[in-house]
Formats: sequence, C-alpha cells, structure tokens
Amino acid sequence: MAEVTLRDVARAAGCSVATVSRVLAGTRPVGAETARAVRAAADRLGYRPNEVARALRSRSTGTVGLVLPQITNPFFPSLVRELEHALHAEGRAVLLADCDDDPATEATRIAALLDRRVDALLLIPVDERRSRDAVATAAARVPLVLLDRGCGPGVADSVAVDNAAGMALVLDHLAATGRRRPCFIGAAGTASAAVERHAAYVAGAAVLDPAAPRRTVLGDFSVEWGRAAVDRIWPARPDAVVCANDLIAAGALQRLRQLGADVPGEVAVTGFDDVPLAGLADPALTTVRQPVAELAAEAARLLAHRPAAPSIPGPRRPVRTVRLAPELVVRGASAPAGGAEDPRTTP
Amino acid sequence: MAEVTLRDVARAAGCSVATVSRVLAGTRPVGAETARAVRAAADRLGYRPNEVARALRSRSTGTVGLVLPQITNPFFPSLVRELEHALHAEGRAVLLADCDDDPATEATRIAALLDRRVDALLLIPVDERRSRDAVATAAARVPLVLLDRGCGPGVADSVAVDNAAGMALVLDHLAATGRRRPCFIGAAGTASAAVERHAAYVAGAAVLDPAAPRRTVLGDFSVEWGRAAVDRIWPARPDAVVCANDLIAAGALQRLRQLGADVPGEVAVTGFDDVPLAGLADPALTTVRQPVAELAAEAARLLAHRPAAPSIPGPRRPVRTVRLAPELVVRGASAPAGGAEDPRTTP
DNA sequence: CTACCTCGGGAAAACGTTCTCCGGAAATTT
DNA sequence: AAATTTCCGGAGAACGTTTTCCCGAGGTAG
Repeated sequence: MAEVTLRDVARAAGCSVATVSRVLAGTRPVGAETARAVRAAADRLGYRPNEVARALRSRSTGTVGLVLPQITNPFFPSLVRELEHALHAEGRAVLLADCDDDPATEATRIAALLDRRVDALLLIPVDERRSRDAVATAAARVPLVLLDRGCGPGVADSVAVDNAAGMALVLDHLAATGRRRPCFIGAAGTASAAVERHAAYVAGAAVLDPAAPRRTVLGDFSVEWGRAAVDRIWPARPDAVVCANDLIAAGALQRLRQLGADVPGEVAVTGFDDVPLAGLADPALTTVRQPVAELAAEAARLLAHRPAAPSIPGPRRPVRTVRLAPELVVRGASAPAGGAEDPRTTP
Repeated sequence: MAEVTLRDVARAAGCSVATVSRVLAGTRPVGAETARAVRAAADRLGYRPNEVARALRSRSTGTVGLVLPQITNPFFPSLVRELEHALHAEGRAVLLADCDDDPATEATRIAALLDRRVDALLLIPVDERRSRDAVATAAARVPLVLLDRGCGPGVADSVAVDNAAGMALVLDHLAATGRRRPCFIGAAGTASAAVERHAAYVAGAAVLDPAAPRRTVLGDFSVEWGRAAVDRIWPARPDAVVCANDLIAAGALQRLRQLGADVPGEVAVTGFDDVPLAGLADPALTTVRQPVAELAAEAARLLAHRPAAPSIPGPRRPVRTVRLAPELVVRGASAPAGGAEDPRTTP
C-alpha cells in the first residue's frame, strides 16, 4: 500500500514492466488495448512514479539549484517567486540555498547541490571576485546562469537588468524636473550592480552639473549606510539624492526628514529596484523597477537552451549575456520642487 | 573524468565496491591498512557520492520540502532563511515551493514534493480550512510540521508564536502608557494568526475600555487594507490603533499621517511580526517580534524526532503543538502621548 | 586436535526506473 | 509463395549505491 511500483502495475495489468513504462512515459507506441489496461491499473492503484529512481536511471533529476546571497534581501523574494513559478511550469523543482552573504558558504552550498545532481544552477553570486572560482568550476559541470549580478567576464551565461539604462532614466527625470545639483550614495565593492550604477551616475550626472560626478559617497547596500551617508553629503545642499538601491534611499530619506529637510520640495530622493518598501516610504520613493518576471523567464530560457556540459572540455562556447530594460517609477519623493507642500501626488 | 563512482575508487584502491562503501560511510569496521588506501584513492580521484543513487537505495533523500503561501510576504524570508540554515546544518537540502496563496496550487506542489520523495515537509498552510485535506493526506505519508499557522485540530505537529501572549503584550504596553480608547484592524478568514490575534484583542481590550472590543474592523493582511481601514475607524478618534500585522500597521500609519493625525501624540499604532519594514516606517512601528530562529529550530527538532510514518496506519499518535513566546518591541509609533512632538525616541 | 568464534573482505542482490536487445506475429513487398 | 519489413511485447541490463550473505584465515576454548 505504501509504495506502488511499476511492478505492481504490470502485474495488475497483466503485462511487463517495460510495457507499463512505455505507456506511462509515452516513449514508444503501444497497442491500444494494452495501453488502456495499463492506464486503468495505474489509476486504480494510484501509481506515482518514483522520481528518485527515474533520476538515477535517466541521469536527470528535474531539479534546479537556486543559490542566493541572502533571501532576506528584499529584492530577492519576488525574484525567487518568479523563478520558482517559471521552473515549476517546466516540471522542475527548486533546491534553495542561502549563502549568508559568505563566499565560503556559497562554495559549500554549490558543492552540496552538485552532489545532489541538480540539472542546472541559477546563481546570484555573493561577490564578483570571491565567488569566481566556485562559480567557474560549477559552470564546467552543469548549465549555470548568473542572475542580477555578474561574476567576471566569460565565466557563465548571465541575465541582469541594464543598470546603466536605469540610472540614465533617473538622471533624465531629475533633469526634466529641474534638479541641478544631484549627488550619489552608492556602494563600494566589486558587485556589478554597485559598479555599473556608480559608473552610469558619473557618466550621466555631468550633463546636469560638471561638479556632480564628484559628489559621490560609497558604502554598502543598506539602510544604515543610507542614513549615515546623508550626514556626509547634506552639508553640500544637493537638490537630489540619487541612491544605488532602495534600501539606501529609504535610509537616506529617513535621515533627511530627521534633519528637517523638505522632501521633495528641497531635495528629491531616488532609489533602485522598486522593492515593496519603496512604495511605502513617506513620501514614496521614485525608483527604477526591475523587470522581475522577465528576468526569471529569461533565466529559465537560458537554462533550457544551454546544452548539457560537454564531456570533453572542448572549445569553450561563448557565454551569453542578456540585459533587460528597466522602467522608471516616479513617485512623491521626486515631485517637482515647485510643487505643493503635499508630496503625495504629482498632478 | 566526468563521473567518479565507487567502482573507480575500488579499482584504484584494489578492493571491492562494498569495502569502499563501508570505509566512506563508516558502517562497519574495516582494516586500518585498507581504509587508508581507500581514503587515499577517493581523495586522489575526487570521489563524491552520488546522492541520487544513495537515496534510491537507502530510501531517504536527505531532502525536506518547504511549502509556503507566498515568499513575497515579508515575514517569510527571514523564516525561510533560518529554516534553510537549520536544515542544512543537519545535511538536509531544502526543496522550495511557493503556492501563490492558492490552495489548489498548494496541493499540486505537495504532490510534486512527495513524488520527489522528500523525507519530510515543512508547511505554512495557505488556508486553515481549504488546505486541510492536502495537508492531512501528506502528513499520513511523511513527517510533517505546520509552521506559523495551524490547519485544524489534530492534523499535524505544529509550531507557532503565541499570538495571544503577543497581543497581551501590546495591550499591556498601551495601557501602561496611558492609552484608553484602542481599536483593532484585523484580518477576516480562518487563518489562525487572524483568529487568535483578534480573539486576544477582544479578550484583552475590555480592561482598557468596555467598548473597545467592539471597535474592530476585519479585512486582510495587506497594506491596502490598513489604509482603507483607517477611513473606517478614524472618525471614532481612537487613541491607539492595534493592527493584526505589520503590513496593516504600515498602511494604517501612512493613511493616518495623510489625514493629518499626530502619531504617536494623538494616536499610537502597533503591528505584529516585526518585519524589516516595521523599523523603517516613520515613526517606527511598535510591534511584536516573532522568535524566528527559535521557531525554525523547533520545527527542525520536531521533524527530526518524528519517526517515519508507520506503514500500518495504527492508532494515530497525538500531535505535538509548540507555542513560543514573542517579544514586544517598543518604537516611536507608541511613544507616550504626553511626549515631545519628535517621535524618534522614547526617553 | 577439533569446534567455535571473530574479523576483514568479496560477490551479488536489492532499490524502481529506463532502454536496448530480441523474438514472434502480422503485414507488406518481391 | 518466399522474403522482407513493421509492429508489440518481454527479458534483462544498466544507473550507483547500500546491505545481506557468505567465505577463509586466524584466534581461542574445549
């Protein structure tokens, strides 16, 4: 009762195990009569294939490892959700690994997933440099797609938002609404989001003000840093605080208001990612929305199309890099400076 | 090169497959000399056991299914994180399933996990009633622990926060700081968190004001509902708005401020769960912190101690229910009414 | 000296699939 | 009518482990 196997179905249907397998998997045509009998028996017994045995024999577990730095980073849950759905739609299950933002843990988790014979890996690397080795060796064994962050050139396929385009959207918007003295609160380190957003700010801000590219402070992607950074840049009286992500922006906004600054009247605040928190801040943050569902779909697509790793190393095929266009979400925190005191809406 | 198996190690070490297995698994004493040779060979070849084959033979995948309503619910990521770590520490991997808040999807996901032969299930049910059947049948096949929410009496082991105690903490705090006209914004439906928190409010609020238990509106656990609910209850001029979770509280707080209410001077706002967003609201929300790490540890413990489902149904063993004590986190949104205008700190 | 353990080790049977052969019957071709 | 192909179905070999037997050598007890 506990465990109905192919043998049981075969016995009940009066045929061989091979035939049952063929009917159920549809791998080879089988006589109509027999097929019906088999299906009936399987139904009646409540047969469910043992995925473990199937995996062993067919050398494919139908399982994808999802490795990320910290599930508590508010940008990830929605991404995880979309990925889970996209993969489940293809009948693949998701093995989750949280790395605690530590490259060593990351390497351990990746190894554990490979031991479990995942068919592929979806990976948001912890660190651009320090994740490199583990990622490269993993990519040599299974199809691997990097998500959201890069990991050095040529290591693996990757899909991410176009950070430069996003930052450009922000700067254009600020320019269009009359801001002229922007400053930037970014993140140090080699994470591609940090580097690219910073670079894009530096490149684009000069249009507004030749001195703007220099008004930049770098910390990490946290609320605390956002708060602290404001104390460093507020004395220069910028009329816009451009932040490398929403967490920083939330902290910055909070601190600005503590200091009595008028947002958005006196200074605009912008973020990046459009995490749920962004819409809840007061005033709501203007930010750049990542196309999360598309990122997930694209990642799944890359995985599906990446043929299994070659047994003979051979000439490494070129990696594919997908960049998706983000979308600007304008909210109260960047309403035109000339507007009413009430920051809720922008007519 | 691609795949080193026990056979390869055995050949290299000059012994049989059985011996290698025994050395590596430590299931039976093996001669010191041979053991050394085996270990050396395994090391040299970089042998990694195939977990799939191991699972098939030993009828245990070392895998736990984690099923939850919506990973985007901000309370879950930290719970998922702790669970992942607790389970990984025992060498078990986590198969993640997101149900999109839909009982039908939930049933599908559970079935898929069972087909994959998970050793156990950790489950946050979508709905108290509509998840019942799927949960019960799953619980009959593998050890299953319910998390955060119940699912009817006697269905499965469960671990959750003590909602009544948490609500009592809130009400005591409000009473101690001079609030006398509380109202409650809760959630309708049968979810245990909704029901228990509501009940506890009704039971405890009468101490402050005989009419308080009646000042209650029910919607769902969302920011939008929090906003909408304020329009319903604000006309009664409560001096405290007790919310069933932090999302509701965030919405309520936002709307109250839009209406020009003075928080906390005129009215206090409290939440439940202590999600990251709670500390970021302005003023920061007073709330009830769930002991997330302990919940996770306790769930893992229950799983480990729950013996495998009996092959013969037998007399159902009594389910175990664990309730953990929450902690009150006092923040600006409930600073004493007599305090300064500045809500940042409570001296 | 025989009988009986213990100890280290190997051969081989599971676990539940998938898939490659193979064989016989029917259908088609020559 | 003989020769070939097609069609269905079964037997059995994988897949890589774990685990149950079994065997021989050496030690100890009778």
